Amino acid sequence: MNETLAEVVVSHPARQLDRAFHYIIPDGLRPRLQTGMRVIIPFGPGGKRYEGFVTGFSDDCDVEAAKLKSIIDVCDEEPIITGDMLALAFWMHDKYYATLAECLRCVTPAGIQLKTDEVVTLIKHSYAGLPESQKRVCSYLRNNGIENAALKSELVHNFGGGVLSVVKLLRDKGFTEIIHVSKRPNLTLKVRCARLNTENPDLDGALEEAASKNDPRSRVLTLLNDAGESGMPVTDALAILHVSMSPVATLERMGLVLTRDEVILRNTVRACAEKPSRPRLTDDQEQALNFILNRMEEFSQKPILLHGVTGSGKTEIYLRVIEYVIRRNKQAIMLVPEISLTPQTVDRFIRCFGEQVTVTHSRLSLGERYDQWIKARDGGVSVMIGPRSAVFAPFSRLGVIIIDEEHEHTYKSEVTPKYSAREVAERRAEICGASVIMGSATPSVATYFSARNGKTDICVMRARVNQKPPDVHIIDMRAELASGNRSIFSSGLREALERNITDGRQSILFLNRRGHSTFISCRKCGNVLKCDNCSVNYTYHISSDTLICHYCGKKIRKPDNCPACGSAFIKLFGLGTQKVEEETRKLFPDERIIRMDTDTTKGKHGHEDLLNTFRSGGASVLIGTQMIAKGLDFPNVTLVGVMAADLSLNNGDFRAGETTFQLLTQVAGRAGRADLNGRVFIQTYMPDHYSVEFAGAQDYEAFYNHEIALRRQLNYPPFTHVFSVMFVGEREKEIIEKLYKLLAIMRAIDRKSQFEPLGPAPAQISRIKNRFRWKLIIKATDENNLKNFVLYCMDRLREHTDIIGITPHLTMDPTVME
DNA sequence: AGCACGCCGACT
DNA sequence: GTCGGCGTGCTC
Repeated sequence: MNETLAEVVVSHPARQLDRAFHYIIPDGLRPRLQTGMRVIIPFGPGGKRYEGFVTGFSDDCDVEAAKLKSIIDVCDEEPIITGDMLALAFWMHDKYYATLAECLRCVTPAGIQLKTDEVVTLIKHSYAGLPESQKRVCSYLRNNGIENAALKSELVHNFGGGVLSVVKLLRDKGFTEIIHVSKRPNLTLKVRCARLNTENPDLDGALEEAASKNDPRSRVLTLLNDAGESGMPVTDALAILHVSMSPVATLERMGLVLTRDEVILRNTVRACAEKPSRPRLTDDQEQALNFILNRMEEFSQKPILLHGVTGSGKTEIYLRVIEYVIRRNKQAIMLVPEISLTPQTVDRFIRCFGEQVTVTHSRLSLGERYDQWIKARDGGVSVMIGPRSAVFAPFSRLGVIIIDEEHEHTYKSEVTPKYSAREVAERRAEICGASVIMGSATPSVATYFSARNGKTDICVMRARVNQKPPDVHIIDMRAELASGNRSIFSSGLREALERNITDGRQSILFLNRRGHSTFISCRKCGNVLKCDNCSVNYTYHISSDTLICHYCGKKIRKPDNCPACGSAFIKLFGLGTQKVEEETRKLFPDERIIRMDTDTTKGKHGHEDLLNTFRSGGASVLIGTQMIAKGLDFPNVTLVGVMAADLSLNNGDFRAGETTFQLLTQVAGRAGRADLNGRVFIQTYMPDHYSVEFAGAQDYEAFYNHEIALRRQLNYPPFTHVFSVMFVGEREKEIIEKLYKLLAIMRAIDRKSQFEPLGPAPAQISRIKNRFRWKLIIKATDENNLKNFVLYCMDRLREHTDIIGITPHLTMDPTVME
């Protein structure tokens, strides 16, 4: 092929630049340049340098030849994005309305982005006649060392943003010269390594002599002999032998040892020699595994849902599937909701696969994450464990993507591109012929619906390995009030807690506050006011003393009496972990109590420290939010108390029933995982709510049947699609105004009322860091029509008016409340 | 998003 | 005539 032009996507966030630009390939770079490599290109009138991604090649283009610029340099020795991942990025671009540059960034390791700057050099030395502002910059450059130069970023730092126009002026008038520079961040770690100099004829003799001696120099020689040809880092050798640098230096002087700096791929997994004992599979597990492996043999393109109750041994299935994949010389991605909350699961993988597995997560440094990325790309490992971003691990022989706790909201990205790791996994598997396995005890309604419709294969594990189901008590807090108990503890929970403490067992008190919003409820009858249009409860806004529906924006005055029973006990529902801690301490002043929430888990190992203390018996009660509901295993915990199921039942979202059921089922699973019987107390003002009832009975099917009927009746997903258009910005009035404009455009275009725009309404979290968040919700049956409709309306809006200072967030079917 | 161009008014 | 202000339109 004789392609002369490269198609380059400029790494620039502007929507107007969201396409490939053509660049001339200089002869010198031609042999090296491939699709998927990064390049440095000049872009824009000033010739400013940018990083770009080569997405293809072509012979010609529509632009006149004189306008074409040349690529300055290539950044990578081999493509950083393979063909598969490029296809994935383009798919994301289409699916999630993010720019190509953002999507390409997503499939590359974090932190590799080029840093660009400009060197401003003073070339005229008589500048006395210039205006004051220009004179000041010139003097600064003059006094800035012998180069008479400074980086533009340095000038901005010292003079403020206003200096940019001054710099431009000085350049136009020929006082300064500007050179564009770019720098690659250094993510690789180089370490001094030592090895034996095998070419030295004296070496054999020295080794022989060293073998019988125990002085530092001999021990270094013996150790390096064991390390073999590749040698080992000097610091490691010193640490192992407890010797100083001097014997190594002496040996080097003698020519017996060579040292040099070598690139090290950092380890994020601490080695663990002991292999776990592998349990024999139960019948359920055997069947599930056979089902999955059969599907994989058939190269079935359908994802597989592994629906196994808590404690049914899903992790063991994952291990076996990965073993199978590795035997086939393929690779596996293991997605977990959050590494720090699932240390035990991760440990099991590490023990099982040793050096073939690595872990990545956001708490690692950029360099550490980069090294894990390289290991995956170059085949240094076969298994990558990580949170949602690990779905982009650059394996070239991917065999399976496993998604543990499939229903977890953490699989949805909260920043652009707002992708769902589940959807990306399915698409990626489709592109490269891998399988997707999703596991959960409480599958998301969407996934289970897809399984019921045959779009997803399903296998079920009903039996618990070596464990009894917990004994669940649902406590009616209305009755507690009626009998005069105004404490946050029902008498049942208080007594159980007392007994558990006397028996020397541990207890967990759980407060499900996720997405918690303030709501008004009646303590006498449990009634919570709901919006007639949307069937979600109103959120209370204290500043205006009103109730607002966060879907359609409807606003009503707060009633003084409960509309259902007339009681005056209708008031703000509020309960925090601190309050629970206080009350618990009052009841049990002598007990050690640990509270775990975002306030108490700051710091790098915040979670782990607290959890380890609790696990080792350092406290008898653990109080926490959903953080503690995840895959943790505390053998001595026999009591779980859910302080107020209402908190998540009334979070103002149509998925409240789903999240509550999942949460309650998960927490209930925390009790009595070992040989001890577990007891669970769920306190609520809505004991008859189906989510509470079915969670109490640990009956997923019954819950699902109820929930899906409701969704059908109320026209919510999965029967329709809900599109959220959220505008975020500092000027609230303007945001609302523009949303009204968008709404008007939608109504004008949608004459047949196919779509149902609702709002504007404040977002669930209506203000973050002084930026206001309002949204429109649009419902429709056809996903593609809906997407095209919204994107078309957004374009019309941008034509009519500018939305500078407002960041739009477009999301199809958000699973997380926004 | 930058950045240039272009047109305008204010000031030497 | 020169400088700065900000509306408009392009970036291979």
